[in-house]
Amino acid sequence: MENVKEERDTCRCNVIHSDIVDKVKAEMPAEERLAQMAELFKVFGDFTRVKIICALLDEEMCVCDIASLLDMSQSAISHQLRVLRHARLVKYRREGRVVYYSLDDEHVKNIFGQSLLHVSHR
Amino acid sequence: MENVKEERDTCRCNVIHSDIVDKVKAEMPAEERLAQMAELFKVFGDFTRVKIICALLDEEMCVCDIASLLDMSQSAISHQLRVLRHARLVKYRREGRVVYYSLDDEHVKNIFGQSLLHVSHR
DNA sequence: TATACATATGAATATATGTTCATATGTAGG
DNA sequence: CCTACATATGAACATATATTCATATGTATA
Repeated sequence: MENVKEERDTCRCNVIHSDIVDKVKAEMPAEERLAQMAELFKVFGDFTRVKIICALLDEEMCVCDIASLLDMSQSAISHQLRVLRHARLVKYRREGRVVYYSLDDEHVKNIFGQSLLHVSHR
Repeated sequence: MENVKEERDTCRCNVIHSDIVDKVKAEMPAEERLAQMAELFKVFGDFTRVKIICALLDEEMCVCDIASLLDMSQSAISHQLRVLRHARLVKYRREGRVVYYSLDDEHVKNIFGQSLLHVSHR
């Protein structure tokens, strides 16, 4: 039968389909990859950062441009750009006093495209 | 010139490329869409939920299966499944006492595929 | 070198969120 | 009906995180 009693600390259910569990466990990506994916989505999962990324999909922009576009403080934008920088999603170049940011990733466009489709699709 | 002084509450910078800002503003998706995207990514942006979704990419599973797979409490899994339910990312069917969950979305596979590529790619 | 300006950053605060614990709900079987 | 079991849920707690405020850093220019 497929109902096998397993002794685990956390789950004392009797109805465990251990064959399914084992199969899925074998096919799942490595824990580290999954953790990295969660981190990536966490970076995407903020309204301000979504707007910044969408803006940078089209154009390179300086910090002030972005602050103006989103009607937010320079400080708030700068903090968020640091998050995006640390996630290596944006790159920047300095031109005098002005720092220009742009996207540094090939996959972001696809991911955001799919996501836009998703939220538009209902 | 492109340096135009704009009076805004939040940004008092002098170097605003207002042509760029206007262009990007015109091309950006609607605020509501961007907010929905952020919400979607927020749901994806948790290690536990990433693991649940990845598991359900392959197989339909009951709550207990998932708890066993992730070695977490039934309660924790149930709470997270509720989040996924409210985001309409999973559907469920009841069979006696057991509730089986599966993915309820076409785009998730693509988004997760791209993201896995992304994190594997460096 | 003194000032102005664009950006970065540390600390503080407020808010959001994930897990645990206890318990409720719903269903099958004796 | 009473028990067992799978799942759901509310409250509490701990932790993470986004913005603000004040200030530091770095660069150009008078």
